Amino acid sequence: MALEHALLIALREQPASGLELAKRFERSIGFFWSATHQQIYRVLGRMDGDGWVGVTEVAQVGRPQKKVYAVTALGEEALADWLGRPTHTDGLRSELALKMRGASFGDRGAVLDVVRAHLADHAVRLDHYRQLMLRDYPEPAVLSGLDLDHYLVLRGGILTEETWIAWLSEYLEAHA
Amino acid sequence: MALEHALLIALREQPASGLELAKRFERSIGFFWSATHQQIYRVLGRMDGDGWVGVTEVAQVGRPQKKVYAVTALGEEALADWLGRPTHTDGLRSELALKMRGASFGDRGAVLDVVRAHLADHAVRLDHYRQLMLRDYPEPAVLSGLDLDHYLVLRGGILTEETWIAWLSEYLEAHA
DNA sequence: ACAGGTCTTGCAACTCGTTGCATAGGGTGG
DNA sequence: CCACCCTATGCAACGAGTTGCAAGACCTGT
Repeated sequence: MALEHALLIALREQPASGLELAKRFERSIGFFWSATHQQIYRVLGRMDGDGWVGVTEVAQVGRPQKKVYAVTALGEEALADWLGRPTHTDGLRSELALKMRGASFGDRGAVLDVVRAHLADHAVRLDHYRQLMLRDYPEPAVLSGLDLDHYLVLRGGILTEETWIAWLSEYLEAHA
Repeated sequence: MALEHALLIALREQPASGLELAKRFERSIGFFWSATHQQIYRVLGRMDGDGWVGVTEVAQVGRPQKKVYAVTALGEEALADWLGRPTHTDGLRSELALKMRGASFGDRGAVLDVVRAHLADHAVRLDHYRQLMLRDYPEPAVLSGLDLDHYLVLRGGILTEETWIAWLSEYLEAHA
């Protein structure tokens, strides 16, 4: 029940069409909340019906018309309300952890290969996040408001990736 | 599509009934793969239909009869096959990260309270995991096979909770 | 003019998981 | 004996999210 609020946040940062939102979700926001364009369209439709967002049809040169969504006063209220409500702490829900736990019941070498692939993937992500950090927030001490929050969430991404790398490395070493 | 394999792993460790599995999922396995008893019953039924598990009705004293499930040769094969298949790296999907990012659009104090609640929650979990560690794996160096894997996954839980605590503390300090 | 590409929006069908309720056996207390 | 609670299994309805496909607008190349 949070995609609607993810969209509200994205639209308050910058009004956008469904496809533009989908692209943005592949980048920054999608690092911790992914969504396909179909899901986004469906939820935008519902939010429009609920009066949380308003639509403006915008003509483009050399492209089909698009529908740009913007948050209404009602949507702002819904978002502010949601932000202050307590949330359940979410577990890990990791398929890889499952495989690591059950490795004894299959070919251990194959599982180690899967772990190595994830390790490489997390290294790539970490590198990506660090580049974003250097590019967008070279001086974190001066940040405030929206920028500070974006920086801190990116920090979380970096910490998370570092933890994955430490964990998977430990697993591989223990089974070396 | 992984609950079936989580159940296969749990049942290979120890055959059990649906409700017993649900209880086990609330404990160790459920730390990184949760499931309600209804979902477990449904999937067990499907796995039975697919011939991955076999059922034995077991009478109990002072309690209703239960159905104990055990993995068949076909199920063992399906599990071994799944273990070696590559997996997509899963993102965070964190509602809290969303709230941290969007805190500017609501009452920041309220969001900080939500963050503090999560911080306390993660501290409790970390403490719990550390106690399990002390109780079950006082000497990690001697472990191997299934025990080693269980230890390493628990290590992952500890590393994850420590990361959450570090991240949320950093967030709170930055907004102090 | 027409074929192919891509941008934009959207529908339909499916899987996964949750919530609420139902049923049935068995125990305990009034 | 009846009300109530616990164990154990299960159904039905719903919500969230994915996958596959389609349709219309607009461009480019032949």
